[in-house]
Amino acid sequence: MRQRTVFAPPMLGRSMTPCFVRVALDHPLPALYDYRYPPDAPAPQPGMLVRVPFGRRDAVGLICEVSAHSDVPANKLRDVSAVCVDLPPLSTQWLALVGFAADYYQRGLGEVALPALPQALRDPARWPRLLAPEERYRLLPAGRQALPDALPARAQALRRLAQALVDASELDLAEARALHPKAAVTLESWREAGWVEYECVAFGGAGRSQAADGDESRADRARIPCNAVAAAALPVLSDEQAVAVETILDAGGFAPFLLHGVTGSGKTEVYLRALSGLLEREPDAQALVLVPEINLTPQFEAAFRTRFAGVLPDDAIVTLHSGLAEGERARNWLAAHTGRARIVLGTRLAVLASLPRLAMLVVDEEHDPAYKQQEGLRYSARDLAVWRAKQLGVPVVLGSATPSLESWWQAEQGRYTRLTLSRRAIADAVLPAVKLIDLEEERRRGRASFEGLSGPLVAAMKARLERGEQSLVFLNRRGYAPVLSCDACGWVAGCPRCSAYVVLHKPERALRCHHCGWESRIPHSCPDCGNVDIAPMGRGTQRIEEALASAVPGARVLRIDADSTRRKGSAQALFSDVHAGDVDILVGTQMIAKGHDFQRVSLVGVLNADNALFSHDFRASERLFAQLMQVSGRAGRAGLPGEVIVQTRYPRHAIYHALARHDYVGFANSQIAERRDAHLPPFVYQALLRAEGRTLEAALAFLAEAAQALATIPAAERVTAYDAVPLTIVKVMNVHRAQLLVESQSRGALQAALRAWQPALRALRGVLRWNLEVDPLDI
DNA sequence: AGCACGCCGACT
DNA sequence: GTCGGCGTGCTC
Repeated sequence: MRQRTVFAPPMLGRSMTPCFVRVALDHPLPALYDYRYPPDAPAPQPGMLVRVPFGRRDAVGLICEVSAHSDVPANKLRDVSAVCVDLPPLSTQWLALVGFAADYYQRGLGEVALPALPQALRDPARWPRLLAPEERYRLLPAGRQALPDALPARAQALRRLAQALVDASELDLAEARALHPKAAVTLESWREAGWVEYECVAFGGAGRSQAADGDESRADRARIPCNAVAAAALPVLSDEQAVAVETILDAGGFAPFLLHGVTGSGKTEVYLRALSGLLEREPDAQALVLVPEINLTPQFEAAFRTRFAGVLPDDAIVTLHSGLAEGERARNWLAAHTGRARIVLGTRLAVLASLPRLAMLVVDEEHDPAYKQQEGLRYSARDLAVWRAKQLGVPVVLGSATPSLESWWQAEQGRYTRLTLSRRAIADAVLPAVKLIDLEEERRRGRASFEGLSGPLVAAMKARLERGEQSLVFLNRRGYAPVLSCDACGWVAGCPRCSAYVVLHKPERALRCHHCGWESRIPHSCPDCGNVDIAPMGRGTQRIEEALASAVPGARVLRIDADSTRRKGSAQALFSDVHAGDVDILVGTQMIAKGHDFQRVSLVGVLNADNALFSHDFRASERLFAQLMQVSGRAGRAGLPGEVIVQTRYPRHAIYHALARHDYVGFANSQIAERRDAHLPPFVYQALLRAEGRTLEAALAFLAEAAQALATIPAAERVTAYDAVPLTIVKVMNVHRAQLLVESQSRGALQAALRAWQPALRALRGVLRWNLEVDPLDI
């Protein structure tokens, strides 16, 4: 029965207990706002959405508290104008999660909570249609699932799937039963969940178009094969994988795990087994699986759907990421919120999803900087995932071949349990041999090189081409050349709006600023002196793509970077060309380094990685090492012997030595020692105040005032503020940027100081935009 | 953040 | 005489 969503203003002349709600609004001020709650509306509850008048407009708010009193003067109070009753209220646990995030990252509660909801919930006009009638019914009896209406289509699909599984293995039914002793248990949970009938329809077999409800013996007989075949087809776990799965499943309460596994060691299989073990034990449980970027969701989704095909209904696995159309995102969010979605797979924004029965979290590639949101609320999805696990008292698995030093240090201290996968999962697959090419020596000895591709690398690619194997060339710089300059007068093409050079893009015949998107035609001569000998300097992926065509004749070269995948879905299409074997050499940026399991890649070439060695950013070497390990891991995954060739001017640098020995542990421990000596994270906690002004002076002056204000705050005693400095790219879009670093040995002291600082910052005069980032990654 | 109000320059 | 520039102030 559809309930009324919008109700009339409160009836006058009736005396009832007054009722007030404190509401969070998407608004930068940290305060909650009080409203009168109409007495004839459904009972108010924290976690309900309401429509309220706010200033001259209407806004959607989230009820955070319900009270019989309000301190706001009666003449200021206004009435709640509508309540969303179709949506089950957000749980107090979810409210606590966004409350924590708002507190920790120094934002208003509403600024965190409301943007975390899908657009459909933030539009009162759409409230009455949020959930289909059967969905509402599904919610009523303590989470027990009602049967979906659309049985026939689903039944057909399941039937085809089951038949395919049985055909493929030619398993006898009795044999199947013997193979899978757990079938009876699984059947029990299926029956409880109310799925017995359509499983019967699905597995009724030839000659029986439909099994009757409650025909248990037939359901029994019919169901076992699918499960058994699925079980028989599972990969065999290595000892290390088995220990990891068992340890995760044996954990009680809050249990953070650092799953440290070399590339190709089968971390995904550990996730899958842990999740299936969890779902077997707790049929109602939900799990959240985070991946660092959208590109990785399709392959994960496919793996999860295949694995859980006979165990979970199709719609029990959903994805949540910014690439989804708004409607689908709302549907998937609601599936998570109602409990129908059992496995939610998503990027960082999914960490704020409402998951009422969340029982396990997985963060794949936990070291990836993409987990840190870089605008608005600058949260770390990995850190919030750990917080959620702690709040709920459930396990969280952080997986990586190169854990962040923060997580590694937690494991070293025994706060996280370390699980190690030291060997590749496929028989015979060993870690690739790493060869360092000394570019200086190549040059000194006058050895041939081709447009930045050294002789040995070209030779190795030619050998792969002859053997029908694939090569991958990694260069973390897109475009054709990073600089266009004039030999005669020294002119360099720069962005008129940013303090940065513009990048030459040859296919687009344009100069493009990678910071603001400004574009112009490529000049034919130097705008300063008229010289026509202006030349591109340095190399990007486009130039390497061009060079490869002539350096390795006959090779089919494909480039994958942000430019070649700009159109929606094109990344997926390009990657499938690689998997299909239609490509001999793949060249690209870090996009090609992540996650993809290229079966026929046996060579990885790394160009021009040296820049990061001399960065002023103390995290640069950690990031470089992770990237190199990750891209190296693309080689030789399926049993082909893999080789990695790194071109460098500094072959004796410790980072390359560690890479050549695949020695993450040695690298991490030396970095940890350096960080400890230098008082850097994870041994100190940091926050950055950034200011943007029309001039650099204005930005710096604001930060100086801010620092002064901080110095007068008693709570800031144990906090150090450094001098304000301009950002490396000081001007972007004609805005000048500077930042002020504050840090403390104590997370609590830093938090207290930041909280006390906020009002002073808000009170500072000036037409300046500023923001505060807690636990910044880029300094 | 919106969205007002408010007090100073070039125009139908 | 107005249209509109964006400074500053408030939103239960």
